[in-house]
Amino acid sequence: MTDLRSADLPASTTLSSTLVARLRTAIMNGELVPGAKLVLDRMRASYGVSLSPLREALCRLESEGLVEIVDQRGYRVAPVSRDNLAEVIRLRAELEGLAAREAIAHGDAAWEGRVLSAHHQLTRCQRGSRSPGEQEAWERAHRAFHAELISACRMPMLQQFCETLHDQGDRYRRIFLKDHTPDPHVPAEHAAIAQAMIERRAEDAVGLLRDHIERTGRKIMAALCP
Amino acid sequence: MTDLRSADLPASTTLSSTLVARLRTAIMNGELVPGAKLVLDRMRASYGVSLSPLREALCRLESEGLVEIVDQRGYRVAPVSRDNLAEVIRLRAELEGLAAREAIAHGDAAWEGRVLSAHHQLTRCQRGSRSPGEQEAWERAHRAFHAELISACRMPMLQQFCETLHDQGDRYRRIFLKDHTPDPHVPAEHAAIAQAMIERRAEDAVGLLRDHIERTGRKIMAALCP
DNA sequence: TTTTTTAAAATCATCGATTTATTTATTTAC
DNA sequence: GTAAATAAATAAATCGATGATTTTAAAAAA
Repeated sequence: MTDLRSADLPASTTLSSTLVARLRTAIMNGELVPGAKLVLDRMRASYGVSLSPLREALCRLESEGLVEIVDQRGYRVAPVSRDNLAEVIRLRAELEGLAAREAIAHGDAAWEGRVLSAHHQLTRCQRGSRSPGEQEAWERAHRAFHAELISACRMPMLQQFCETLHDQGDRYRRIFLKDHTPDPHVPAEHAAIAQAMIERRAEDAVGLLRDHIERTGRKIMAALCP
Repeated sequence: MTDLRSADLPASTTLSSTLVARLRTAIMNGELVPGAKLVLDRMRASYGVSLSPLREALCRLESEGLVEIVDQRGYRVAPVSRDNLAEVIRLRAELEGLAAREAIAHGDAAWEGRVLSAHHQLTRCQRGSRSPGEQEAWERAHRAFHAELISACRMPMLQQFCETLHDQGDRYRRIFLKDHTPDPHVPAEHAAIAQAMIERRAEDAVGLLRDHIERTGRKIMAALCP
């Protein structure tokens, strides 16, 4: 899956890939609201592209669970629901836990360094959304941090699953916690997780990670439900 | 994700979806060999379709992990490797185990009935590939059986993950165990798993399922490696 | 011989137009 | 008044052609 977020080479960028990035951002931020119908002709006009790259982009976003496609009946932004959020949280806790355990088992000193670095960069970002730019920088650093934690697990498919689940959860957070003040516990949780990972305290790390995922998940759930 | 394998309504079938089914079968059977380049123009000719549905089909197959896409550089059948097989087996064991546990917790009598029925139908299929048709019938029943075991887990994304992983593993089996005699232990394992699931013996069921997945996985690994 | 440059061929990406299917609106029968 | 049938409008699916990029093959330079 091509991913413009990972800061790899700008590379030869295809129109579809650019679109994937733009649409993903729009969906994750709730600008394209959950459940909204995505009429191809209208999008073609508003994004100034033809149908082919648009279809391709939407197809890729379907595999990330951000878009739903029904044959001959079109596209819509993936809807949100209590059940879906619950599953995302549950699966994230399980799969990131598994991945973290493997990363601790296989990670080397370079990995420790990357975790440390990613955590440091995260602490340098301001969470309280001053400017949208700063908020976006925090989101990027946050994503990178969580990805780095499991980057040494040697299970690329599992990493992919985790990334997908993380994105899904993030969408809920961005939509339903949009104007909440930043959770004050989060920075300490991140620090504790990073610390435990680097010190190879597997049980601690997995426990802390699970708690972090489940606690933040419950906050979103509380905002979503009633 | 549209799926022609589930025997739902023939429905209004789009060309892309038909192609997905055809290509998936071809890839899973090894007719399209792992790593092979999929040149659009050539495929367009041999399948008698235009580029649009072809691209779309390949895009969908990428999300199933059966095709690899690189921007501006084309499509290829997903390669196989020892590491990938190991990850597929490991993840299948973990995720199907989790799903089975949930299914046992949530399943009702109707689910028990479906499991029983799926298992019965599986026993009615001949494994020793007499005709390709009979072999294909067994494959279908086998897939349906494993899907039914976890159908009550109330976690659609997890079910999707499991289906993808099952397909991936099946491809290895079909390719590398093509001319092996059917594994004689498998029918008893299936029976034991179904029995334990229905009787709600969670630990037994998950253990048996894991063993089944890992044991058959090792057989494939042995054929793949040296 | 090996490497670099250049040119040609192959192949992918994108477009605009056409065909097909679905949805909505309208009519007709009961 | 409701329900089935039909017609019009909307939107998706597909096609064939055109424009970019990459790969290859060949030629030139080191």
